[in-house]
Amino acid sequence: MSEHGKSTATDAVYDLLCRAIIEQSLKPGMRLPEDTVGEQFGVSRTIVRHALVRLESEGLVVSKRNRGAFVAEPTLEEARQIFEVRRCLEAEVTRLLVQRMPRTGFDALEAHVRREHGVKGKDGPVSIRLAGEFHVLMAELSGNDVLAKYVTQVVRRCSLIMAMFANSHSSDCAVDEHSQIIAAIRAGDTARAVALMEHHLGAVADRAKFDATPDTVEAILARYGRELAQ
Amino acid sequence: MSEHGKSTATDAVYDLLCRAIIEQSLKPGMRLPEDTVGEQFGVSRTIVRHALVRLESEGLVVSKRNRGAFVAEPTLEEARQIFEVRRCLEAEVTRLLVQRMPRTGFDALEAHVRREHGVKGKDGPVSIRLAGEFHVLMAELSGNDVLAKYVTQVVRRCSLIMAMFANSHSSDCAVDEHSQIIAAIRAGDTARAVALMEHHLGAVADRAKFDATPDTVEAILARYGRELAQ
DNA sequence: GCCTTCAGGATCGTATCCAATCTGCGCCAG
DNA sequence: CTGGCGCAGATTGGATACGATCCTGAAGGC
Repeated sequence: MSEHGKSTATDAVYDLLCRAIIEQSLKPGMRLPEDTVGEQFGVSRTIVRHALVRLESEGLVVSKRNRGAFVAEPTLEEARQIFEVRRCLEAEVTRLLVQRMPRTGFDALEAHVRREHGVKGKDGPVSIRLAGEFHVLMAELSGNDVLAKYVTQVVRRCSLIMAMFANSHSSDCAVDEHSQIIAAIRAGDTARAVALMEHHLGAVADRAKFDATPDTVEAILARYGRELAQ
Repeated sequence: MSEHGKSTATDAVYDLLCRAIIEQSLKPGMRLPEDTVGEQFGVSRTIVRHALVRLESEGLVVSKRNRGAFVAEPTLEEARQIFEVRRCLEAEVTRLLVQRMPRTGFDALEAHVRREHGVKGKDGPVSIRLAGEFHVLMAELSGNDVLAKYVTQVVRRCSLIMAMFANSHSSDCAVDEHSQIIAAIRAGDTARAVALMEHHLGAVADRAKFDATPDTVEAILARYGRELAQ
């Protein structure tokens, strides 16, 4: 690698793997051999290793000792926990935005909603990514970088969870709910804004869990079968 | 190296660096050259680098390109943000504990408070560590591992912040406030428990900021002077 | 005298190399 | 025919080697 000093190669590999996982190109449980990834991106295993360490620390991949790295397969319990944290964090974001939304904040949010509308009918990956980015954008507008970083991580893991459990991504984040949340924030109605956000996230979580209820034998075997297929 | 297969060497280095930073053996702004750390622990740069990546992703160190890694020096703004997130997360922990405190939870918490009392008058490092561990213990009792992990990270960064700004660590976490929080949780009084927790954290944060107000020239120079001394 | 510039050293970023470990398959005993 | 054992291949874990980049500091020109 090493063509332009823009950024380190590790970051590039990290970003690509991140996107690939979120967009479901890399499915949960899939193996990530270091040299395969490395030669695919034209970098050495060292780079891939570092990227995988970062991804693991964020919970997107798990690595078993001397076995290698795999795309994380959150259990339902983990999913529940992650959604619990997400609801907590995003409620805080909402509260903060009612207090102190930056000048151009509403414009940015509404522009994003329009983009979401634009790809509403289209395929899942872009839609799911945009839906996540809306929440990340909100977090960034809160002015709290730490909070935004955590929201980013949690949203990513939620995308992974949706990839595992939900089957109808097209309706993941109802864009209308996004608009309603914006409206409540603009109106300065904290209680309503937070309630809308929690309902919004609750709806997403319930949808995921609902689709997962088939925890019957065939569902489990199907998942293991998918892992078998590498 | 490589004598006991207990765990990976990376974890060991990570833990040691983590503790060293929290206990202020490694002071904010201090350089962490990979070679130095490596030969100090008897491991190669590879290991150190992985540990540093993890530490950086948790905000305990920052690394500048081709410059190396440094113990993080949170600004007051960052400190404010971190405390904001911490208040949010720990309020959620408190709420969860009122709902579902595990069987032996109160015993564990009270045992910890007793240990805190035991070292109350003693030196800072142990006291500050125990104070942090109390909050981590609460988070772990919440049964939400993701939440507990984030609380752990935030508490660590707060310890670092206290190390920078506060000068009287002995009274960081008033042990009595810990007891009061436990009592409120036991009584099932969510509102009071959350209020106590937020007040508790607010007090800690204010104390830190109050001590930091001398952002005059000499304070800044003192900090740089400390960095100069490596 | 001050600023610019360039050489030196130090440190990081990346690649390559060796050792340890796990997996998979075949072989043999029961 | 079944189940355990052992060897070979593959893959990771860790260490070392080399090139790139950046800071330091001193020498030279304005």
